[in-house]
Amino acid sequence: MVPTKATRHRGTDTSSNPESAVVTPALCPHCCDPIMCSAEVVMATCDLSSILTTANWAVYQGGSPETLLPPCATPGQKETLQPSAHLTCSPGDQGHQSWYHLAPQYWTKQNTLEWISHHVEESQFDASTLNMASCSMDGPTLCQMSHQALVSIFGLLGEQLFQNLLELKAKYGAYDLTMTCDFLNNLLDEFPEILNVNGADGIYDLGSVAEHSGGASDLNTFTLDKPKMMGEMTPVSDNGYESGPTSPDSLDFSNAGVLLPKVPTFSDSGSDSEQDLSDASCPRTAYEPFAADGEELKPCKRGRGRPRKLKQGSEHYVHTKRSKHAPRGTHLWEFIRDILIHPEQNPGLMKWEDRHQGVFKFLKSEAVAQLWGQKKRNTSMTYEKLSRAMRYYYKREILERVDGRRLVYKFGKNASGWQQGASGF
DNA sequence: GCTTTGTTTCCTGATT
DNA sequence: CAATCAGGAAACAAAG
Repeated sequence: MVPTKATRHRGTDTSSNPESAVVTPALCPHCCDPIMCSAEVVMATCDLSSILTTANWAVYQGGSPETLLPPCATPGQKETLQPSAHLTCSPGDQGHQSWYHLAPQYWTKQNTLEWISHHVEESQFDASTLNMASCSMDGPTLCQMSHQALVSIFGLLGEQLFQNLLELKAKYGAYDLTMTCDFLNNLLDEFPEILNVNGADGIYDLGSVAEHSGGASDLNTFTLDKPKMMGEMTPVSDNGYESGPTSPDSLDFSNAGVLLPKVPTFSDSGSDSEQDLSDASCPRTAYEPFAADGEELKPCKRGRGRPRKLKQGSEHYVHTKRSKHAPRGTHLWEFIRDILIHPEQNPGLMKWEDRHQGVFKFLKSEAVAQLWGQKKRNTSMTYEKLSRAMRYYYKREILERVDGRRLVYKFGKNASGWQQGASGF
């Protein structure tokens, strides 16, 4: 007699992993500084791993800055935690970009922290000696710092930071300026009328921007009214702008904080073709389950597996370079973990069943799936799909099965950072 | 350009 | 009966 799947696969309730490291966060001597913003206080009171966790959490806010703020951030602080609103053509510019994908001039505070953390780890520097309040600066501020200033703040690490900063400035400086000018030229070619906007409402002056050649760092001053720009460029579908600054990834409008109202949906964000893509690439459509000529609408059974994405040239092809996949380092299990260790961010979505054992439960499974989909800019994410991805973690021992309990999972030995104390929470 | 990785999508069938 | 679980299959895109 062949055992059922349930009997074959259930009953693996192993104990939690004892080898998981527990890191005690080093308190910052400035943690009680009343002047610091609350978000900075959080960062300042944690060690660098905590900073990374906090920074990673900020990444998850991509789609919904209103609902996923850091624990203590007020709406007015949002822009300090989000990617810059500046018009750039920085290489690989996306919604949240790692510091190494952006010119330092465009770094957010988060990028700066990630950069510092990278160097701390690389050089095995003792982070507990750092004044974390001083780490909280955005790219433009960082770029203005002298060698002496960096050394005075970071000590020996400051030397390394300064050298790397010089390299990064050199690497991105000319490129950014060229790219930005190219973009503006293309933009003006496509939308000559946009120049008429200049002066009409006083929002921006592309003419003068195009003529501006004061160096890459000066481009930081070209803060545009992004929703307007997006609105202007929304009709563009085929000219390549989608991978440029009009992309919701390159100009993450939803992350622009107080500068603009929230862009509530993916579909209204111009070239964000995710919504369109999900429609156009909808398997039901792509597979044409019904007769195209309408003579006899017979349902057609869909093949197994994921439908093949339509290639360029197909009438259903939607131009996009956008990936639905998370960048490496932002995995589903980490997303889940961070919901659990930041319950105040999304109360009621998930809960610990057994914190010590790493057992947790989905309270609002579809809501979590939607949140995950929001992060991945995938509006069609469901708990069913999410749970499939979760089940793949069993094999990799990132998760362990919990028998007979619906919506309950357990972190496995290859999951890290969920243990109490490991992330400073 | 190929391979690997981490999903995403859809499916069938079983269980709760 | 609906929701969920389990896992096969195929596709996709970033990264190596």
